[in-house]
Amino acid sequence: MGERVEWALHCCLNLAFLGPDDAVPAARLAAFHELPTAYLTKQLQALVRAGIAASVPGPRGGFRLARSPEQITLLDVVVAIEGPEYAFRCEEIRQRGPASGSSGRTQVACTIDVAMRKAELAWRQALAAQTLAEIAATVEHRYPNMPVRARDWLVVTGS
Amino acid sequence: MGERVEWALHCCLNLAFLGPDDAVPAARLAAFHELPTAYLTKQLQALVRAGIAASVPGPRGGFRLARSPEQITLLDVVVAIEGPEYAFRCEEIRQRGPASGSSGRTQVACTIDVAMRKAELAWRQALAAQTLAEIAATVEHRYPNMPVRARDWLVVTGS
DNA sequence: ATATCCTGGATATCTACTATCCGGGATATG
DNA sequence: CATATCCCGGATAGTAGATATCCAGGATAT
Ligand code: SF4
Ligand code: SF4
Repeated sequence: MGERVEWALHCCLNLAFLGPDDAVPAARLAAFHELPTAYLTKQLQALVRAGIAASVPGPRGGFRLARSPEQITLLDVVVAIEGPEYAFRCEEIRQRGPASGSSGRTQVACTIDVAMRKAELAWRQALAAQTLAEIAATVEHRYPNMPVRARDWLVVTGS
Repeated sequence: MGERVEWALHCCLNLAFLGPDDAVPAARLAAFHELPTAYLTKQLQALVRAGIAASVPGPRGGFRLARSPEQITLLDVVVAIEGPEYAFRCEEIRQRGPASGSSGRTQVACTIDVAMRKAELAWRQALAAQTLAEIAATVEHRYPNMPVRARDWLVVTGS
């Protein structure tokens, strides 16, 4: 799948613990989990392009969630990072070789492709059914002091 | 996902059209869709190791299905080629960084990981619900002459 | 004016997938 | 037995995508 997704999910979750207007610099967000800052920034920018996060430049700037955690699903984050393409992509190998000219109409969607897409739709629906708010609530239930700890460490308390 | 899965599925489907005892050499199976013979052989060997296909050496040998198409699911083929690992693999990045020492017990399964696995289970179940026999029946319904054409081209009629 | 921070592109590295080749073993046929 | 056919497994390149880094430019709060 790609490690970037895990990074993005953790960042979104951490941002969800914060106030809606608290922006966190990418460097601090990366240091929280010892991730490479420059590369994590790319993923954060992808979240911004997808409308999940928002960036604010300048001092006391950084990243924050663009909408409430209740309106952010796991599918949103995964698609923002990995792209909207299906994992199983049909290369239409049936079009090649002796089988090609045999039966005329090869325009119809392939049976194997339909079957694989059906499974991927089930995956997507399961991802879309879970919101960031639900994840945050579960974590807070199991580790009650986790949100406040995250906030204390992430938010710039200077000035 | 990997193009190998598409190749393996097509090979299994073609073998399903044949008689249970008709073995097809890897070279012919590959030529049917203009695939690289040497590399396709690797995937066929993986199917054999998974117990999906069986190989018979010597003249008039080749590959055949190890059990009836009704007992072969799409998940069987996908797992045989891609392995049983989950697409989303947690690297436990929460263990690193300042958050590590904060809350003591990090032995419990992570909330994000559980959520992602729930979605992957839905994917696996959707794959396991579709058998090779159902796929073959659908294809035969839409292209009634496809099975006989495949058989005519694939089966070695020599001697 | 200055320090902070995001933005976008260029670049390098690394991994996994794709692809090929060859020697060895197994089997049917005559 | 001799031979042709075919599978098996390992070794080896080539390639595309993921991972990671760096820098010049632009925006904003103080
Ligand atoms: S049968 Fe399906 S997987 Fe095969 S070439 Fe056609 S669309 Fe692709
Ligand atoms: S919270 Fe989940 S995804 Fe993140 S490190 Fe823990 S198990 Fe992995």
